Amino acid sequence: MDAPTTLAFALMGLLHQAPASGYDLRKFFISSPMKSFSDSPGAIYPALRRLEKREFIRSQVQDRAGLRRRRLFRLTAAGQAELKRWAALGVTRNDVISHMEELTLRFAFMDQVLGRESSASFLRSLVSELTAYVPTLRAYLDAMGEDVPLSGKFALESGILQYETTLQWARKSLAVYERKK
Amino acid sequence: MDAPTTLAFALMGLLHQAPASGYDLRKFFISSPMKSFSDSPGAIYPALRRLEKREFIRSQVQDRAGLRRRRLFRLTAAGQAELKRWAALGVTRNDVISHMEELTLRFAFMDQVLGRESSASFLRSLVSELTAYVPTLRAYLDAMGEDVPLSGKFALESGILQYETTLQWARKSLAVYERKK
DNA sequence: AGGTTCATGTAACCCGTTACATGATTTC
DNA sequence: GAAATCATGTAACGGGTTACATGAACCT
Repeated sequence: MDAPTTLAFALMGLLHQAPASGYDLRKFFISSPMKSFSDSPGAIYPALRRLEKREFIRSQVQDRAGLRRRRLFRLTAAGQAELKRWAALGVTRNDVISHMEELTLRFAFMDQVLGRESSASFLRSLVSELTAYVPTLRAYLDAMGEDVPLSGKFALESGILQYETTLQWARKSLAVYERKK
Repeated sequence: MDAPTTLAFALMGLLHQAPASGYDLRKFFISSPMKSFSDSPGAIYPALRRLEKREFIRSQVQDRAGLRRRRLFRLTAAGQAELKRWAALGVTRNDVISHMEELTLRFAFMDQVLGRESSASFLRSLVSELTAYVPTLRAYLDAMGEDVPLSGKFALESGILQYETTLQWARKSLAVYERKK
């Protein structure tokens, strides 16, 4: 049985905060900066059903007087455990290269799911991974020959700048966590 | 007939620069910062065959004396046209929200595929789209209540900072293009 | 009566991931 | 002769995208 998808974890993370219907969840995605995780019913409803089949969430139909009936989902204990397992995963090089969005999502829920100490240590891992990775990108950029077109170099530079921004952000945020302790 | 995938355009963009085998392309992905577009043969070889079926690329088997035989791919005229069509697409809000990586890829090839003036006008579009979008994110962050956990706010802030970095990068790069004119 | 929002789905299609498979050639 | 690299594939699986479909309730 392989792990749920990023979208599924996004759903579980939201259900961890409060029970909700598929429609609620979709509305939240659309109206929030989490739109990038899909706003389409063809993704959300099947994902919810899969999660229910695996008993990470449970649902009950609500017949509210005068209102439309809707199916309300809530996270189960098993779902919470799965969410914790996911949130506690380490920060790998591969995550940084190919799954930065998922890392950010994990972090977004971390305070609630695992507590602030975990968030701080997540940031420490991220800082150390980025500190190691960014120079290799810089080296690659510096090694690019004259034949590489300007837009190619600029494109790489934009990626590097984004990583450097993330690194600075992580250090600053970490400092906030450490001050609060 | 729908458009090729991002990976397919990455392959076409590389083939635009020089003919190459599947193995070459894969090696390049692995050894360059473009690793995020997939490094797996199970994605690359089928993608190449699909492109060939649509006649965007053409291949011939090379029997090199003493060396292993390999299949060399090159871009066709139709492929170049398709690459140009893709590169010339506008910058939409949705691109900025959900397909930033593809935008960067388009830009990376743009100097060669469409010329520097196109790169400059791409950057202008990007600047205008980001200038409009970033404040809505800021507003969302500012409107977040006390109940939202710290890591949630920080996560959003990291996204905003990345967009702001990209905006500054775009402005600076645009200035370089305009100085060169 | 008609349009909009609420609310939940289904089905076809495509493609990326993962894992496996094969054989030739170079290297030690 | 064994291991690593070159080089190209195939097959199962899962899930996201797009588009379509349905019906209730609310608003005007």
